[in-house]
Amino acid sequence: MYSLAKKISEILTPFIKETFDVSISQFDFQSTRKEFEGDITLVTFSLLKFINTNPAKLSNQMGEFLKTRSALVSDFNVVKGFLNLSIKDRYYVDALNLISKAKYYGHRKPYSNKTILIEYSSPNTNKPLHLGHIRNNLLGYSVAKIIEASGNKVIKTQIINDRGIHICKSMVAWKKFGSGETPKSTGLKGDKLVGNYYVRFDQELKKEIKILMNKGMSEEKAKDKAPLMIEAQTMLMAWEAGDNKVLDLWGKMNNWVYDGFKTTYSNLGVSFDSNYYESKTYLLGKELIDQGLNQSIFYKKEDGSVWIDLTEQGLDEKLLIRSDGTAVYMTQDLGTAFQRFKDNPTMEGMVYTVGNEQDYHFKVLFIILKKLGFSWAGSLHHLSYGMVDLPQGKMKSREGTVVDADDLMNEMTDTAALLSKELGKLEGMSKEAKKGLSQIIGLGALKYFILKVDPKKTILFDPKSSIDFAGNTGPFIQYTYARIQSILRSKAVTHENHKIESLSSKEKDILKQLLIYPETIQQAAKQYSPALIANYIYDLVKLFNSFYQNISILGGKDLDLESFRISLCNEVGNVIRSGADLLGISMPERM
RNA sequence: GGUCGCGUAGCUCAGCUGGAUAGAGCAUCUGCCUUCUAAGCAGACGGUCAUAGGUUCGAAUCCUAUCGCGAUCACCA
Repeated sequence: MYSLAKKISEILTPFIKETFDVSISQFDFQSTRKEFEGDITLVTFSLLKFINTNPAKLSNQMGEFLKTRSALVSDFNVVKGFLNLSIKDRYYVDALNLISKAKYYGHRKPYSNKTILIEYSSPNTNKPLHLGHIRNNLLGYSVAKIIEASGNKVIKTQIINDRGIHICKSMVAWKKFGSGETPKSTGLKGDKLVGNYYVRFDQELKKEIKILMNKGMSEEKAKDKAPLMIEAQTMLMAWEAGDNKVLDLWGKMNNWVYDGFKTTYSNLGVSFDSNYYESKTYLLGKELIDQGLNQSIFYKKEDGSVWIDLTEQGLDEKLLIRSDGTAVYMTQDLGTAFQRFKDNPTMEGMVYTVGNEQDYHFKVLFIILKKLGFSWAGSLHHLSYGMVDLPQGKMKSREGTVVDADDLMNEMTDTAALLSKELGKLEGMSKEAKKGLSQIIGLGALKYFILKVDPKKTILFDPKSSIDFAGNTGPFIQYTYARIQSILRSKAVTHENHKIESLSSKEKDILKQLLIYPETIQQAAKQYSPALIANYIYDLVKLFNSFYQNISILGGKDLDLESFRISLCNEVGNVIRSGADLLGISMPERM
């Protein structure tokens, strides 16, 4: 549609110049509403600022010109300031011919060395991934794909939170209560095993606190004095001092967790090109802080702590180094950003996929990097997303309402299997094929459900009603795709130029939709929004279904028409698959 | 309290940089499987776009205020 608007603009510009002696190159176009005749509408109200006439008259003049002088426009009608143009069917047929020849229609080839790093997931290593991570992972992965498809190189990465008091808690609990359990000995996934000890630590700690409080200690003091807490803190200090025994245990337990994560990521279908570990970067930021101190960007308080004053920007003062000289979250993020640009010299921008509870943090981080004078500090983006709430409210680990990522994926797969069986879709399939299909459908449902929502909005997720398989859902799209493949299996696709001259309105609607696809990808990349792609595919699928069911697609007596329709079918399939690929959703050949 | 985000049909969500009578799905109801997949299609019902002002030829969309919900304002990450 965009290129069509551009073409018409090009034709109109000289006409306006000649007729009214005014230079205008920007015209307002929109697609014509169904209740009016026409394909594309030029809104002429905005031209009135430049041309002093009545809008209907102006529209008629332009319409007449376009009809007589352009090969594109077959007819026009005017409603007030709306000039509705009917485009010749030939234009759409030619468009399909071009689309059929494009290898990756809609995807822009890498046109520069522009590399963008995108960070997502970034888990802690003391507990398994949950529903919140799923949204993060799906978003990050999809946005990476979309940015890539819009012509850039992308590096997918994560920062793994592998150090700190939380890990030590799991380690202490494992040592004290575990009797040497391993993932192998228990049959548990590594991240689950370590997560269990983290929970165990908390339970045992509560008991100790209760005992201390019964002895008359205040709650606050009891928390500090509880032997388990002291033990965890001692372990953290030993870790920082490089104690070999502690480091060994830390390495061992972290590796269990990484194995567990690997499985989860692989089931979810996401991947990373590189990893950063907090344990390796948390000290890096200090150099930058020293630099900033020299440049008087930061200042030191009497107790030795380092701060930045952002009151000019309407923000607060922010701590960068604790009085004991240790690094905080911000310090580490400064260092990591610096490190990443050092590691990837061609990198021009970075996208952080992190929940919207950290909006403030990233605002501050970006301002500091700018103040430090890095050239790349202007191309940083916080891909902020809303929470995933349950019907009871927020997920809370203390109340055990956290939805585990692995469990959820299994549930989705099971539901898909059950439903497919009920519908008789699995008959005659091998066991492996059944399992594979259920996974594709279950995961497709989950991914689409999450990605179709605007990233910045809170999602309401009801595990009980699970996820629908009808309507605006992943499986509906997969189903349509599978049907298209079924048609194509029985008919060969021809790539010859189609010569037909007239189209049904539904065929034309589908073609219009296909023409918007490249534009949609650009938009989605600009807005970091897979939701745009998701809703686009849904619209296309709906159009196709309606066409499919109400018009006999194939078996027409006109051979050229038949081959045109097969070709249309094929391209719809290609675009659906391509769009789904940008969302990380697999498409089944049959279902 | 300050800052940021959200508020569209009973429910879940679309609605791009302002454009014509506000769009889907679910739920409820009515039709459609001897034609390549009915996880589908066609239709009915359902809205003071939170509220009040403003900007303009024209506002769900932009501005201001108010209300409601959420996040955030740590020597936590």
